[in-house]
Amino acid sequence: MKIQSIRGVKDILPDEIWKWQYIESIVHNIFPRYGFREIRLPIFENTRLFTRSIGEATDIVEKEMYTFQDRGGDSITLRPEGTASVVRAYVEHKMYNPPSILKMFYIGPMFRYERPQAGRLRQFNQIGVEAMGSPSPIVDVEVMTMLMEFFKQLGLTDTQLQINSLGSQECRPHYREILITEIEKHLDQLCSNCTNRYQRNPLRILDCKQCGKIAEGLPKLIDHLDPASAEHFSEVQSLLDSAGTPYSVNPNLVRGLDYYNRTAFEVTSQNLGAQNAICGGGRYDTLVEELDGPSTPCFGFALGLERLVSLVPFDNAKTLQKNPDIFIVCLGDEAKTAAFQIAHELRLKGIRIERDYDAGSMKSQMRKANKTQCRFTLILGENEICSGKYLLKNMETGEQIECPAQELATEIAKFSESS
RNA sequence: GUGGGCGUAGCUCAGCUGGUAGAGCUCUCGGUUGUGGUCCGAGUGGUCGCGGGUUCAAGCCCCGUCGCUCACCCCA
Repeated sequence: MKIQSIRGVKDILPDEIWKWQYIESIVHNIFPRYGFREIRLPIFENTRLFTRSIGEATDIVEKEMYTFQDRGGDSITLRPEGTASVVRAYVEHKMYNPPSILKMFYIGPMFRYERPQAGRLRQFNQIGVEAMGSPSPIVDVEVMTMLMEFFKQLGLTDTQLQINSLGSQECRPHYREILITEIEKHLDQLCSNCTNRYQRNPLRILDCKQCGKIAEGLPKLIDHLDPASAEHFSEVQSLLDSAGTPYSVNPNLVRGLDYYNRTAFEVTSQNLGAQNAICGGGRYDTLVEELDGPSTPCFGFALGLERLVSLVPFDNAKTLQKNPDIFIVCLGDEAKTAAFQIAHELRLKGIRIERDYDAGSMKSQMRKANKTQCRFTLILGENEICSGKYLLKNMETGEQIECPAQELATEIAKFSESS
C-alpha cells in the first residue's frame, strides 16, 4: 500500500509557504516593539511537565497527548501546548535572575491526538507569547493590544476580543460551591455531558453550547471575585478603553487549562467554522511556582497559525513569492554551456536565476519561462554567442534589448528599474 | 470515541431505471527559419479507494474495509 501522511497532519507546499513567511515577518516586526524576543524550544518533553502544568483532569492530559516511552524507558510527550515548556526553560535556566520582566515568544508545532476537522489538526502550529514577572494589569493590556495590532497589520477585520476574569485560588472554591448548588437545581435540564461533569468541572457548563440557556441564569464568577481580582479586572477594562482596543466581556468564557487565573481572553472570528477561536490566553500567576520556580506572575497567549493563515487576506503580500528574476533560454550546445557559466556568475551577484536544463525548442523554453513568472528572459542562441551580445526580454512588456556579456548584471539592473 | 457527507484523469467534477467511462482546466506537441501569456488544432492521461457478494453484465445495487471531510466532546 502506498504510504501517505499521518491522519491530521498537513504538508505546507512551496506554493503557499510564502504566506507563512509573510505572517512570520509581521511577527518579527511587531513583537519586538513590545519587548518580546524569540525562544526556540524542544517539541518533546518529560510527560510529567504537562500532567503537572495543564492539569490531570483536563481533556488534553486525559486523552489527547502523544505519549510514548523512549529507549531508555522514560515517558516522553510531544508538546500539546507551549507555555509549559517556556516555564520549564525559565526555571531551568534561572531566567528570573536578575529579577525583571522577561518577554518571549515562540513559533512551532504542537501535537494533540484528536479527530481532525475544519481548523483542527493533530499537528498544528502556534505562535505563543509569554510575559513573565509582573502581576500588573498593564501587562495584560499591552499583550492583548499587541495581539490586536498584529491582527490589524495582517488585514483581519472580523476578529472579536472577549475577556473575562477567572478570579483567584481564594475566591474560586467559594464560587464553585455556589455554582454547583445552583446547577443541581437544574440537573434535569442539562445535556448528558454536563450532568456528567458538573461536579468535576462546573465552570465548563457556562461555556457549553447546548446548555446556553441555563448557563445564562447561573451565577457569574465576575460577581464573586475577591477584591484584588475585581480591582485587577476593572483596571484591565479601563486600560483597554484608553488604548482604544475594542473588546467585550464574556462572563461565560472559561479556559481549558488549569493554570489560568484572573484575566482570561479569547479572540474569535466568524469565518472559521465551528472552531472559531483563533487565539486564547490569559494570566497564570502560580504556574512557575508549581513547577518549582520562584513566585512569578505571568501573562500569555497562544494563537493558531493554520486558522490565522485561513483568515488573512494575502492580496498585498504576493510579491513575497520568490519567482526568478531571470529565466535563461538557450539554443545549441555552445549556448547551453555558456548558460551554465552565466547562471553561476549572476547568482553570485544575488540574482535569482532559473533555466531549462533539457533545452527543448525555443517555444517550449519560452513557455517554461512564462510559467515560472520570471521578470526577464535571457536568450542565448548561436547568434548571441558569436556576437557576444545577449538578448534580454522583459516578460511583462515584451520589450527586448541587446546586452554585451560583460555588462549583463548592470544592464539587468538598469532595465529592471526602467520597466 | 460517536454521528452525517464523500472517494471516478494531476485538479474541479459529470456519469440516467445496472450495458466494460466523459467534460472543463492542467500537461505535451504543433499553428513554416529563434520568442511566452491570448487564440486555434492535435495528443497524453483512469485496476471508477480497496476486498468480497448479487447479476449474463457493476462506476452505479449489497456487505465489509481503508481514507478524506464536516460536526459532537474539547480546543488553537
